Amino acid sequence: MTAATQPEAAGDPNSHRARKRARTWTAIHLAAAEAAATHDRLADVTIEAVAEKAEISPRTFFNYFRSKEDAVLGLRGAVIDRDVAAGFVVEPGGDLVEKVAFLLLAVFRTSNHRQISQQHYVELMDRHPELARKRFQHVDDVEALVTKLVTDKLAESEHWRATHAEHSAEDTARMIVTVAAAVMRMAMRPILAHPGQTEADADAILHRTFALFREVTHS
Amino acid sequence: MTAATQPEAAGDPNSHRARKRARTWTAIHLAAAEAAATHDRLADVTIEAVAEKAEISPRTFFNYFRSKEDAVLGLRGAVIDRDVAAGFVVEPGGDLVEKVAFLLLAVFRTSNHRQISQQHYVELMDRHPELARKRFQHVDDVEALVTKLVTDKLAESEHWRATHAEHSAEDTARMIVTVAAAVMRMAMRPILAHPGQTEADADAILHRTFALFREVTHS
DNA sequence: TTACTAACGTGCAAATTTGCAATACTGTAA
DNA sequence: TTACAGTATTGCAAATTTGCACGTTAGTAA
Repeated sequence: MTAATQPEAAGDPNSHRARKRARTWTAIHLAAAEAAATHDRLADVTIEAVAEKAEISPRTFFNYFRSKEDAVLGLRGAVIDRDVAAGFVVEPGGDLVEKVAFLLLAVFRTSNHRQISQQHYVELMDRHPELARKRFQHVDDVEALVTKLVTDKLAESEHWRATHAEHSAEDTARMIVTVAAAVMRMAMRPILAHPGQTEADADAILHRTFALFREVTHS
Repeated sequence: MTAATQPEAAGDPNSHRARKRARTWTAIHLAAAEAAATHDRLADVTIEAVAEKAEISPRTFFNYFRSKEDAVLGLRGAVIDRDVAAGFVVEPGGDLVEKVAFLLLAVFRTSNHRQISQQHYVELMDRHPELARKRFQHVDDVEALVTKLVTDKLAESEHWRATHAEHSAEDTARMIVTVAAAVMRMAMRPILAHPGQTEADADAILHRTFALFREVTHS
């Protein structure tokens, strides 16, 4: 889980409570991002200062974010969107690994709720390498989620069961997701490097990364 | 780096100094391992207690190990053995990814200097999941090291340069190592699961894991 | 409205982790 | 031996992070 204890996720997203939580979340995130932008070393940005600017107690900071870095980046717990999950199907034809990589990318995108511009965002990661590291770590969390989804989908797929008796659905899913995540992680580098990017650009980069992947593996 | 500030690595490994450091290192490691074995939650094992048993100050603990977990497992900074590095050659024929996976395994092995039995070791990881997590993280450190080696080897390989003009040596190396590490990580699970294992057993598991990998990717 | 429950915010205490500076120790070369 | 340089060990202080317990507030059902 990337997100912190995250006050019970809330039921009704329009309740007074949920809106207040969202406001507090954004306040902390923006306070952290600004502080990160105005200090040379991230170590000089203290939780205490961020909490004060967001008008909460330091203890409460950790109810919203696991760490300073998460707060700066605006990362929250990864969740697979209902539609995205439904759109992922195991069927004959098509590269499953590639499909999963795009699934990962989609989940990764929805787990980032930053309120700052991509430009600003990239500058921050540029200035503070710790941030980039955290962002990569975040992929691990997403991986676990997606592995579960893929395991289920494989298990309920007639087509797959008919053709792959030797390995368990879970082992296969783990392998697919691990490899897909590896490729995704590689693609992230150039994706993040270019500020003004559309999702299509990112997709293109991921496709190109896959070309390298195939070249390396299908030798 | 998995290892801590690790008092300057030492020049002469037979000096009074180096031997004393080794003794201290082992003392801390064993103290931590024993403490981990006798507590239900790793959180109840305090650095203070471990340091006391090893007869050093808590501050010194961190000169030897980055964390409690590293101390329990006996992990130290990954280094590529001279011979292992020399034995790795880029040449026509043979699966480079697979070769790198075994290289990773080799480096991984030499970076673990635990003084407790494999049996005991596995039991500890079984009891404390945090330990297993740390051990996996350690692969990241090894990855960085190996990526550098592979980059250099690719760059100086006539054969490779002749056949792969489109991608830089570094990009290619990164991809190869990332994928190999993914497969290795997968293989680690069953490798660790069976206590009384020879290196040959582990190799066999890695080979079998590769079979699954190929099945998944060469679809 | 009232009363109940779950969620939230907070203070406090303990543990982890790092930087810095002071002190002690080891190996070496004069 | 003595002096010197480089390492090691340590204490101290600050920041991060988590668990626990307490009081407050928001949603809900009677």
